[in-house]
Amino acid sequence: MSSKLSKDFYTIDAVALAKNILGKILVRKFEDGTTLKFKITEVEAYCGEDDLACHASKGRTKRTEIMYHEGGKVYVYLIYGMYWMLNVVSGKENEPQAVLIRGLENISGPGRVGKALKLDRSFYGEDLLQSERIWIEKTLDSAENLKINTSTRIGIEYSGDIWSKKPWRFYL
DNA sequence: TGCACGATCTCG
DNA sequence: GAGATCGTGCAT
Repeated sequence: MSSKLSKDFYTIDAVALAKNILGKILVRKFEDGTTLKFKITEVEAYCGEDDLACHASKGRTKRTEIMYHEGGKVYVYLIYGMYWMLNVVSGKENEPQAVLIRGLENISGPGRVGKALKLDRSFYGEDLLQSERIWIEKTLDSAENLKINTSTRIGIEYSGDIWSKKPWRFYL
């Protein structure tokens, strides 16, 4: 009875995916068999090399490599030496875009998301379409009664006014 | 080979 | 409002 989201869901551009992914269910299955499900409540879109707030603006490196892949992969990275950020790669191949999962139901703040999901380096490049430990499911009820709020992205002042003021943060 | 810094959180 | 804490990119 899997209702995993299909590949088509992820291969659109990051801003569209960010809005669509709100309200969906993030599923995490731990090694001991415990399964946790969280509704996704807050996301941000990072769009390509031109977006100075996006890590891909540095070009294709070992770190950003995964963003150049087709949508549906996981991009995780360590920030401030202690928090794992969870991102979902979006777009088509060679379109380095990703959606940062900033908040889940009852869990606010991207650092706490990574902690709750027990993320680590091994999740880099994980395939959301095939993984047995992390994936995203459709909601059962009619999804579109959601009120989506928009604002600017967090913590990226360094990228300058043009990019830091893009309304690419979405939350319920 | 070394160094400055960041898509954050918690505590005071 | 500062510190924790370390991988990454970029300058030597």
